[in-house]
Amino acid sequence: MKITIDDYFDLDKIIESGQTFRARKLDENLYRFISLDKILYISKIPDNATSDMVSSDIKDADSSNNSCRNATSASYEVSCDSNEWEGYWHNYFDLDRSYKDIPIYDDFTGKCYEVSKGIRILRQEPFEMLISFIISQRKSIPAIRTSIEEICIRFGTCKCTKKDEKLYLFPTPEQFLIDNDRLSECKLGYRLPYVQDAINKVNNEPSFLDEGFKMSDEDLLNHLITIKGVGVKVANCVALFAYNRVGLAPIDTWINKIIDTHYNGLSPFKKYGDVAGIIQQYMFFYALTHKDEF
DNA sequence: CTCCAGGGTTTGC
DNA sequence: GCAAACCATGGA
Repeated sequence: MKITIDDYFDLDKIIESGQTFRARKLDENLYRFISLDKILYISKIPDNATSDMVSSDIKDADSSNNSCRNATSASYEVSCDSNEWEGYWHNYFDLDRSYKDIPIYDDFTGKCYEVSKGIRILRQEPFEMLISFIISQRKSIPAIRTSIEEICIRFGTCKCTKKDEKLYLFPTPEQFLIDNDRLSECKLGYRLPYVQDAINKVNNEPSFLDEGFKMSDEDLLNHLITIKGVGVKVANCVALFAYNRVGLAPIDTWINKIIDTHYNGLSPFKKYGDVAGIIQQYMFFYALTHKDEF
């Protein structure tokens, strides 16, 4: 099925932005996302094959110097049907929010925006985000991916598709209880008891994560921090990437470096108001792709 | 071999 | 209360 997205949307940046660890670029212009029991294959349809209006758009682009109206509109081929796209993935990619209109408050933010625009704040599954960001502490992004993959292989449901021989879903809380000892094979290091505590908490209190959707930002953070191994930073990541609390900005090592080098050691995120989390993600991606500057 | 990683908890003053 | 030490191990 073909869909059209009329906002900044960049699959490469989304996958490399450090908020999702299981999405993959399978081939040039073929991307795979997994969430709950859903698997999405998506690829961009080249601009010169989109519609009848293309020729006039090209004329506009040629004559008007980089300010063509449809610059952000693009079409994509997706593997799901219309119901699943509208009912699930549209919201997953946060497509009701206009990222074209994010206010830019200072020069460095503008610089990050230019590099990072196209990133979306995905609405991912809370349990997967909780476990993933507990694992993330003091680990590199490739190492996080490895641990999560080890977990999925051991505990998750196997889905066989045509494109992939075997693909494992992220396990449900109950699935972790089957053959629970194998959690120690997942390269978690000292985080093993933390992950175990989170699994136990969600199993003993099945509504624990759902309750978060009804809470204020502050209550949600305090709720998540009751889990051992979840501190302020991990709680902020879960709140941002699972509960879409875009006013919250997780402060990690890279953001701290930015605060030191560009903001005199004073966090600028309060002035970014209800889009602080999006700005934060733009800054994080900027830092990842410009490590030599820090 | 060495160094560091999208931090958090525990310990020592 | 607050800074410092400690944590386990994959990647590069």
